Amino acid sequence: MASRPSTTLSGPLARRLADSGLRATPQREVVYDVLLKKRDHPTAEEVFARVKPALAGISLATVYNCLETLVQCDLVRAVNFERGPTRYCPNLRPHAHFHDDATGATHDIDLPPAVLTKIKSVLPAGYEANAVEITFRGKAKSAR
Amino acid sequence: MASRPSTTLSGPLARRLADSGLRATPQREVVYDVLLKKRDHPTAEEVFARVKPALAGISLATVYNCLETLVQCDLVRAVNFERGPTRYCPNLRPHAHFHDDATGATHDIDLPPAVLTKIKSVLPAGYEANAVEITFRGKAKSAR
DNA sequence: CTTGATATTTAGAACCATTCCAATTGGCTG
DNA sequence: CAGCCAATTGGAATGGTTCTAAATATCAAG
Repeated sequence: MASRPSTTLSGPLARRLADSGLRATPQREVVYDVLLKKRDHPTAEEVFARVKPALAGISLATVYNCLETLVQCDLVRAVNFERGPTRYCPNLRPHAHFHDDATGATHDIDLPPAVLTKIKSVLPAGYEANAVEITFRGKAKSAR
Repeated sequence: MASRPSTTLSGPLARRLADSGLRATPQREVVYDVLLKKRDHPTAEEVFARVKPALAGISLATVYNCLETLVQCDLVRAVNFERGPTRYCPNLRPHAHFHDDATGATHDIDLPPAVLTKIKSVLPAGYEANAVEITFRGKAKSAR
């Protein structure tokens, strides 16, 4: 009995948006695609630049809007490091971030459940955490 | 052979500053005192407000300068939460922060060495961390 | 396919925390 | 007490982000 989804609602993005009563727009699709394509934790400005070729007329405000929407839908995570510009990350598994002082790059570090458990064990009774954020700062020797 | 420390150089603050070739000034002393006195992770503006009674003419720029100086000397730590204003914390032991969504308050959570070790164990070879930051977000039931 | 109701996008102004600037003030050394 | 450099100051400038009001796009119903 659900009314037939209109033509534009299709991909996983559209579904998620619809679940929140939001619409799938070209801007949202392209912003999300850009994040999936190059997972280097871009800033809003960087996303803006990457989106432009596909959607010449898009505005920076819209990029901010789309990013916030994606974060709300739990499709993307916002990452902050010391008052620098917010960066965006489509990796939804539990992970920490490693900020390379030398290059400014941000790397994902997977967090095994056991470690996550141990970390949460430091909370005294009465503290109920909805989320943990773990950030390393240091130098990463080149991958080789 | 060290030249006699001049009269104003005395407390632990003055010593630390001198170690870095910096001077002990009334502004720095008062800013540091304020941080020690009420350890509720105040912002620069809040420190500014608390310092004024003792040093009526102090400027906000100076508060920022003093705070940065104290951070450089490792007497104080700067704490960031999701692009909010930087907060300052004189607790130098390894600890995480718990950000209470309901009240906006920030609480220190001690980190036992064992947990710290476990956390660092997630880093793949080649990643050398100089610092880790751990932040919880959630609700803290009132202390009692 | 049109219409109306509602979301979304847009450009630009506004905002806020912070940093920068150039000038003044202060403290220590000689 | 002279000179030098550090520190402070007020105000302007910056950078990232959010707000605003108007234009536009989307969807559901008819």
